Amino acid sequence: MTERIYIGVAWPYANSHLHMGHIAGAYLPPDIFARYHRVKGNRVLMVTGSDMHGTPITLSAEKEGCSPAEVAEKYHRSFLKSWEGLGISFDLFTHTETQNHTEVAQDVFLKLYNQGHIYKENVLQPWCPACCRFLPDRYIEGDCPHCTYDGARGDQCDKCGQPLNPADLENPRCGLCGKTPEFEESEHFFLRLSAFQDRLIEWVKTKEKLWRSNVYNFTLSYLKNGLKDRAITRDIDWGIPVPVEGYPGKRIYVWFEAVIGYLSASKEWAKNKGEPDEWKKFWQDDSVKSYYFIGKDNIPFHTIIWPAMLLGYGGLNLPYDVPANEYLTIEGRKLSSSRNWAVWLPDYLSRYDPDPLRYLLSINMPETSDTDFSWREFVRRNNDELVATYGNLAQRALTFACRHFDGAVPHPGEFEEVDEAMLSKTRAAFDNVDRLLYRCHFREAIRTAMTLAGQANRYLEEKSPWKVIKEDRGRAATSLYVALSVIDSLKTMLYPFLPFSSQELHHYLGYSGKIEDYGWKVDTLKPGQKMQSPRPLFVKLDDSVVEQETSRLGN
RNA sequence: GGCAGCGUAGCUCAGUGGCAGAGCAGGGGACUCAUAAGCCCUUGGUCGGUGGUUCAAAUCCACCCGCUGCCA
Repeated sequence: MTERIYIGVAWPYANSHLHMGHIAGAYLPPDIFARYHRVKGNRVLMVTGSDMHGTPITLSAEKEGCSPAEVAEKYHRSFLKSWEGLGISFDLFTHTETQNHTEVAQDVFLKLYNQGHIYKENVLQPWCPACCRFLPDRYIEGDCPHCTYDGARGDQCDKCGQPLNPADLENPRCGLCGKTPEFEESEHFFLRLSAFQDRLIEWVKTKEKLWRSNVYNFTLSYLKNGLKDRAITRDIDWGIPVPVEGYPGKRIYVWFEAVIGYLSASKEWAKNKGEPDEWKKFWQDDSVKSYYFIGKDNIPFHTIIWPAMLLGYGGLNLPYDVPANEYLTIEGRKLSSSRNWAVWLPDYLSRYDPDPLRYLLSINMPETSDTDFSWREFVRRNNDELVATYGNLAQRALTFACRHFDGAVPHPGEFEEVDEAMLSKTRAAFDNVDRLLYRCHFREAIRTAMTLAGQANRYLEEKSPWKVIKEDRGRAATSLYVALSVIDSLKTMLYPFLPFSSQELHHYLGYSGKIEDYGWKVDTLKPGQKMQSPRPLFVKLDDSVVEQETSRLGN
């Protein structure tokens, strides 16, 4: 039965390039999931885009002496290149500076406002008389009241890690001009989150069996601690204007507006298709399953705030599952952009192929706990597993068949017990991978496929067609057919993880067209099918890569 | 200080009540279709510590030690 799957993906801040942590945490998993469903013939809509608003972007812009829009566009272009290079297959990757997003965000804001889910209240805000502007929390510096560090900011102290309010700072200074700010009253809009608490708890409890335990437990304890209403506007001029008369200097706060992007991007996708109502099939039909792929830092926005907004808005699907990932560490240490303790994707893609990275991040995915990325492990897994186990399996079987069977899939004779056993292991692995992918157990799924590749190598060793062919061409043909059939299935099972090499292998095996259109099929290799002479699927990496790449870190 | 997670072979990790596992690294061997790849055999562990529950604990409970993250 054909299913409809909506896949929302975390909105990357357009203020730096993408790094491995982003990919392992939020971008590779949904791509694997989307490819899996597409190859199975299901209807998938996977969207997200650059988050162009928010303080980090304004900060970078002022540092680089250009406009926030210029900074955001620069990194947006970088993202698009990265998706293409790594094969992250969004149906739409847009951004939050579109007319469409502004309209949709304002519509959601207004509807919630008109229904009483948003209200107004006065708060004290720091105001710089010299710059003539209200200052966001991060724009205020001062002395930390806890550790006396003199570079603490209005949201937290970077030295001792204490979270702060702007009013807590001693000797507060404007982060832009250094003058002393004043505190003035300002009227802001608040989302009445507290009103949704009971409905959310009830809803979340239905997810106990389905959600990953870290997501479920975190959300439930957050809810049980009590929800506080949150301000959803700011006194800044970069962002989406408040759609209510009389607030020209206010913008909708980024965490409220960005999640609306899930809806606005779906509408944009439908318009681009020329079927402007098509988004409704993914949002208003409650048989659709909506998945949101994010990093663990984003959990409350997707399991509490966005669902509350959707409940308030009405008529739209709530998240079905939110498979949040944990963090990736680099060479055993916490990732840090500012200290350049990170592996940047554009940098990686300029030197290496996409599939080896997709492989490592899949088989070592931080699904249930933090995992570590190291270049030694990258080179080892590439050489020992991709090249030696899987790539070499394909290479030895394909070249042998090409050389001795006239470049075509050999016609098998009668299967012996070992042959049947190999084929039945393949079908079992195929079903297991299917089930695991369906449940978003990516790491176990790819391990299952790789185990099968190992079994296929042992099978070939046992059958030794290169010996047998000297006396019994028929038996050699049978074992080679079986091996090729396993490889054919491996190609499909691994396609969601390794789309580039699977597509190549698809052609070597004699198919034309895209593997995605061919479908999720096992046991369908046709004897006599003309093959292409293969080239190695993966390149072996020299050990010196480890030293070279590790030395780039932290500079 | 509170909450959560982690601690298993030299390394990376799996295993959550039933004889301690995989891959890599180390040692030995047979083969040659394949990217000197693949295959077979093998060395290696008081499962962080102490107590408890149980016929049986790496697994459940309590406390402790160490590391990490989030929050105050």
